[in-house]
Amino acid sequence: MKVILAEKPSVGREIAKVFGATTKREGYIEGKGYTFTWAFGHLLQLAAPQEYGYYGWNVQNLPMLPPKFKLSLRKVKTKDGLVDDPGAKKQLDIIKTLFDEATEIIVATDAGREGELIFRYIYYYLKCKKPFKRLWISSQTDAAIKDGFRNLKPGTDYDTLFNSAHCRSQSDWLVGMNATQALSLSSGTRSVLSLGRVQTPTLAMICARYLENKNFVPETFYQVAIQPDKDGQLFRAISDKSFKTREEAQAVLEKVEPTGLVLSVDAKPRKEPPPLLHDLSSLQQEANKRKGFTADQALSLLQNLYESKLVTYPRTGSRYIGDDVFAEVPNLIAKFNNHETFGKQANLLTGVKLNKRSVNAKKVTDHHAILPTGEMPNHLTPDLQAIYDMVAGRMLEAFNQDCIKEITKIVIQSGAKYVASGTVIKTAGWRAVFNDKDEEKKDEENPTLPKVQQGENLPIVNKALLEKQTKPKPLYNEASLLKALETAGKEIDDEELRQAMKDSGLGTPATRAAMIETLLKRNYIVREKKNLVPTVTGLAVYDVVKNQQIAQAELTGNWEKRLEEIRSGASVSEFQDEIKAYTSTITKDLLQAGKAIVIPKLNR
DNA sequence: GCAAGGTC
Repeated sequence: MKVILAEKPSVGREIAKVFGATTKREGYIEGKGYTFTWAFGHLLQLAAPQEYGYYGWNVQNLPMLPPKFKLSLRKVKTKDGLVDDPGAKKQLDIIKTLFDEATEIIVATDAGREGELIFRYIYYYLKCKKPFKRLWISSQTDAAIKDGFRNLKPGTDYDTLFNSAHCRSQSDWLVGMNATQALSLSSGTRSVLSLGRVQTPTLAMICARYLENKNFVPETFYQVAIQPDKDGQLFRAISDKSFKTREEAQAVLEKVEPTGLVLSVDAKPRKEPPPLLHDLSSLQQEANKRKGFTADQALSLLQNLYESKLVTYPRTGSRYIGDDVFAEVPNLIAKFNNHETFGKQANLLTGVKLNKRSVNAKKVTDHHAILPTGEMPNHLTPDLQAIYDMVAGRMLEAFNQDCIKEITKIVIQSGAKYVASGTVIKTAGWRAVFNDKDEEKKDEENPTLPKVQQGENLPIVNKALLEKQTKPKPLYNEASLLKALETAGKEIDDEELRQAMKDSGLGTPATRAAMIETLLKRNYIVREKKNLVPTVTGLAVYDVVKNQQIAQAELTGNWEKRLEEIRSGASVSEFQDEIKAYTSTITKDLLQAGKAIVIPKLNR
């Protein structure tokens, strides 16, 4: 009997369905000579320090460098502390029984580093010796699954991928556990001051932005505005220069003449392509902006929709789909033809050529972008409905036509030069789906500008001196933080470039929401309205570690580079030795530095 | 009491 092990039940069931296996058992499905079972993500993890004999939190133990790492069952928190996760235990027992009976194992965990680790940890923990082959697919359509089974790879092809995964896991343990204990112990506060490769750079970003914002000294500057009149239609134009002093601006204001000469009129159409389909992060950002949901809330609502089979797999980092999934999109759109809010747009997309911006098989990683499944929901709670509509609406946007705008710029001479700019949407295209206002800066803009000709003289009916102030970068909120994490704090607005940066981002789509919650739980940050603001504890920790490598996003980038080299065959022990050396150094540093930490009893 | 990774 061959046993197929998937990363999660949904995939196990999907594969079983393709094979036509229908006999449902507890924790697996049988049929056609195969058994289909699954994990629930990581069932096993690196064992806690006490399992290597490092009891309590003790400076004597530091740095903790276990000669050989052990695996232990996933834990859950209860009132009695951490205990084995009963669900994980039960499923692992089922997998053990099936592996014992198996002639061959087919590894169908997600096609990526962590998917490989999920399987190998199980395999080695159970001391299994059965031969295994690897299924490597990036979408779960029938065709992709069948094709994948015709092209099963030898299990050993992925040994180096496992090595890189195992290194990632061990390195995070070594640095995180040791740094956390070192700082907590030396601070003498008896509280947990956690540090880690992902959480500490994230905390640093929040603190740095907060301090930058708080210490920002606004500068006042002045502009002059005029209001020309074109056949009764007034519009506003602003001086093309800004002035440091009121006097300079006042002089310009006084030179405004009774009429203004139109020097140039520049009207050009601009195509605005539809947004890409949602991945988890972009959906969390939108949910935060539109509804004020936290990253954690958005994820759990989405998980609920996924378990109700209403949307595809949510923890994806890809905003693209492959051609196989695209082939199903017209049918999917047609399901919304009679939909109350989306019906009109769905009908408009029927039978027309769809925009293929979100179609690119090469950019589909472990999972494709989030789509509705085509299963129609009824009686969703308002929150679930809101998230569902964001997924369904985004599908209608993503395959829609470009939005065509006309951007007009009028330059007028009246003493000095003045500029009026306006944007008019000529063809709404994808923007018709939600009928949203353009988020781009619109404060200076006129919604519509009258038709004027170059060389025309227009009466100036009003003029004014404007006093303005420069503004600091805003504090992070969950949406802007999630966006910043994807590119490790570097600000990149170009959507395509951002996609390319994802491999060196901080954390993964699946873990970011939990990481923000960790920072809140540690009392490092608090939510103030929508903003994420550091506490005095957070700032004190930041102050101690800000110049350490562990607080730099680049640490992840450096590790990723090394891990990728390991995946292509480079030495494992060399990297491990470096990590151990770094662990010793940072532990020693923090045992000293932590003494300087000052955390008042009364926290903000 | 602690990391980051995955998932129900």
